[in-house]
Amino acid sequence: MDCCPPLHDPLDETDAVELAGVLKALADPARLRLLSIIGSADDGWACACDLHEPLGRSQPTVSHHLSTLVKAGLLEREQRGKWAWFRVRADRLVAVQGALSVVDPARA
Amino acid sequence: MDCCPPLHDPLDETDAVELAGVLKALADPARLRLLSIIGSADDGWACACDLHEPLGRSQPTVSHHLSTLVKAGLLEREQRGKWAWFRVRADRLVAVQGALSVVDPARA
DNA sequence: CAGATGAATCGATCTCTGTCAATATGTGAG
DNA sequence: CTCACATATTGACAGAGATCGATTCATCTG
Repeated sequence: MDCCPPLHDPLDETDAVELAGVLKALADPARLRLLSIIGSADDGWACACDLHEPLGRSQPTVSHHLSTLVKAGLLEREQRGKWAWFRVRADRLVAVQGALSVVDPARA
Repeated sequence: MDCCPPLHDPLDETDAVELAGVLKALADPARLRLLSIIGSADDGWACACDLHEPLGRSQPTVSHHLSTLVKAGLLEREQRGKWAWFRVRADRLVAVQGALSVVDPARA
């Protein structure tokens, strides 16, 4: 009861849900590898047709993960003819990094 | 088929699973708020007894989340008498931030 | 227009996870 | 030793999500 001083709560439930949403999109091995592969493409853009094979997942599964990443704002999608191309939204990843710093206020 | 140049894959499945594990621990509103509350304590340590109420979750639920965070290496636990105290592992959060930079190689 | 091909959607299944009520475990006080 | 209290564990349940096969949609080519 009186074991410790009161704490303040700088991250409210709404902000927490929003941040958790982006982190959920990141918290999957297939999606991390997609970001990794796309992010290491020469000009930053990667074609969906080159993503199924290195991931070892089916085409619908990869499509689903790509859609999840786009919805989370972590990927940008562009249609070129009959191929879909994707690019990593670096600014969004930086924002996530910053949000984690908020959780941890320079208390290294 | 020949629509685009081959890509290399710098993040293998094993590393991806490991990173995803830590991110999964972060990707929950209740746990983010726990980190936030604990991280903003004056001396960095917070007592479990002060965490149930501001979270609006039951005691077992909070205990479960704390255990998840400890298991992921994001929290440190210390027993003081009959109270459990927790501290944020800032180094681990910094490591996560760094891992996200790997995924996104300074392509801002 | 017809055929071929890349990608998204649908439907089904299986697993994982967040939550709580009830109970168990552990720790200090008397 | 016994009681009270703080925390952890268990069991149950609902909802979310990862995956794939089959299908549908879109776009290019001839």
